[in-house]
Amino acid sequence: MADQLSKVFAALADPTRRDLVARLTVGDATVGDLAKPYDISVQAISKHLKVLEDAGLVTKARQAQKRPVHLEAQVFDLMTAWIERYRRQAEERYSRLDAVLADLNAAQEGLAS
Amino acid sequence: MADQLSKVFAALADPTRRDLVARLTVGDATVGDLAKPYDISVQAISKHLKVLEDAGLVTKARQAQKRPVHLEAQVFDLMTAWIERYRRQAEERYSRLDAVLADLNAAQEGLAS
DNA sequence: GACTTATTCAACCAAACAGTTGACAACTGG
DNA sequence: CCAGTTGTCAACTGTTTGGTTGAATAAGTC
Repeated sequence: MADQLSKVFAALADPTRRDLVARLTVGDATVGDLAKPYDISVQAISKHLKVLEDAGLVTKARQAQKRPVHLEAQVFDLMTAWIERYRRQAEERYSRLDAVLADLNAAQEGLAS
Repeated sequence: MADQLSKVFAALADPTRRDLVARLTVGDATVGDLAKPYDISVQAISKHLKVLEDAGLVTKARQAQKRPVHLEAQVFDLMTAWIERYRRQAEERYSRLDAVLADLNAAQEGLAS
């Protein structure tokens, strides 16, 4: 079984699932309501929601026959943390590189003058 | 062909590819160097790098027979933008909900006292 | 109890994916 | 020019994925 971070990225790799997440930021919705705009079957949407659920992006409550779907936005933090960690590291490296280049330039300036 | 955002998420859904990205934040590296730590074939790593390249996360230069791989960290911004957009929207909704609940509580307090 | 609504389970299919091995291309250095 | 190094292309394989249809479950309504 894959780790959660992999599942979250994989879940959001599908445009339909990203769209579902986008719509859930507006408010909770039932499986049926969520399925309406698409011309694929309700079962397909149900599967998509299961993927989002397994990734921890979404939870379902029960309310009569309906299962209102709710967005769990905290999981976004997992991704943001991963992205920011490596972005920062990469940027740091570029700053160091900039510093080195600046030094080189300064040294050459010194030679030239 | 899928849109870039889908490709970026899909690319990072694989732990090996996330690991490659992590190592590239430290500095550029050749395909061979990148392949060494894993016990899968060089060809498999080459394929992974192609996926990262198609997603725009990585570029390859040519330098003799070697192809130093370089991380393009700006692409992270695409993801961050998507995530932040919907996170913000979700959080906004929760604040509104909090306000409503606070009002309800206040009203009940009023009744109780 | 029978019917309707809402959702999921199960079996199936085609396409994509992650890996393999083997051959080939491109470039270097003796 | 030949031998070695570095990387990719091609064909094949097993598994995962996104969709389908049809049947099953669960709850509410008449």
